[in-house]
Amino acid sequence: MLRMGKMTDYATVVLAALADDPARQCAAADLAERTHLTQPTVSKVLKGLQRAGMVHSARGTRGGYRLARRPDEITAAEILDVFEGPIAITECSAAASQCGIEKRCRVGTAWQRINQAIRRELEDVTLHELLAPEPPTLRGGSLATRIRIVAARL
Amino acid sequence: MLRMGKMTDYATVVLAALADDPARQCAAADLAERTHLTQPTVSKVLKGLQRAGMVHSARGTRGGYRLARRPDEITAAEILDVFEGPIAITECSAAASQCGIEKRCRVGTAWQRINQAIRRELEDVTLHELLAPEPPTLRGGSLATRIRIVAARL
DNA sequence: GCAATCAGGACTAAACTAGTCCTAGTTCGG
DNA sequence: CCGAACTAGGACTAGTTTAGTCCTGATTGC
Repeated sequence: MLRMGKMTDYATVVLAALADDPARQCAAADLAERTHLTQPTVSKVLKGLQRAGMVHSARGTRGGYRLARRPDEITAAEILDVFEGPIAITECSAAASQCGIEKRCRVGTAWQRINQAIRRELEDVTLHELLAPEPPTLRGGSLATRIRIVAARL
Repeated sequence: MLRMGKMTDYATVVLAALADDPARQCAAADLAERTHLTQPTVSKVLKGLQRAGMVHSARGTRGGYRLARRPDEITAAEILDVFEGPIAITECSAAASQCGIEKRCRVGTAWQRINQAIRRELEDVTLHELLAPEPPTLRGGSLATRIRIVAARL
């Protein structure tokens, strides 16, 4: 119902592969093999992540990529930002809109609120949690408390 | 960061116009004028909404559209479903994916969880609330309690 | 110097979206 | 029963976006 580009999807997969051993320097070709994605695609994703400062890169024979931060310091929101941009859920929710009718803008602010709520939630989910093998993190109360949409602001 | 098509945006605007007087039968041309959208576009939106059962239509001279339910019985999630379809945040989160690598699927389920959380939230916001003139509903505790992401399930 | 590797960007093909328009069917009023 | 006012459905087009590939240049290690 809400869409996310494939690039973002790939990004999480690649980051996941990097997170397996955060210290190790991984070449794009290596990551491509491990993720079952094509090499050019992986490279493209990594370039984007590098520009966004989410991975560090090294050139040369023994070069490659590694995470710039620990997996629990990278949020889902950040990953989305890299390839989706700061695009809001509706156009109108970005800047002050020029639309004439005031009803429209009433609706606009409502979407903005929803948008912010979603964003806050995404900011509270880390790469580390995304990788949780299965429901251990789910059953526990930790995530439950973390995923508390800041309802007060809403 | 997450995108929603314009059609969905239009849909909320049109529904908002209809919600102004739920009993009244409104012609597409009338709604077009009130929403400042073009008539063909409004028609297209209304046809979609009609097929989805969100509005009732009547043909003929005094025909037009009206809401099928009360504004507080229509959720944001429903509105999204009409034009965005049941498309999930990632492709993989729809059905059992055929992707080989298991890491990928671990990530996939994580997105699914986020997706469901978002969906639950949207299901708890009604058209009536979307139309709230301004923050009266926001300050009060009502929405705050309503917008409680079902953290337990997460 | 050579091989491995990243950086950046150009380019293409495909998919999707928005928007328009046309034709057919339905209802009301005279 | 005829004509006007509507909706229903779908075909069609133009524009935008996305995914994916490829090429050329820069950097590093051996």
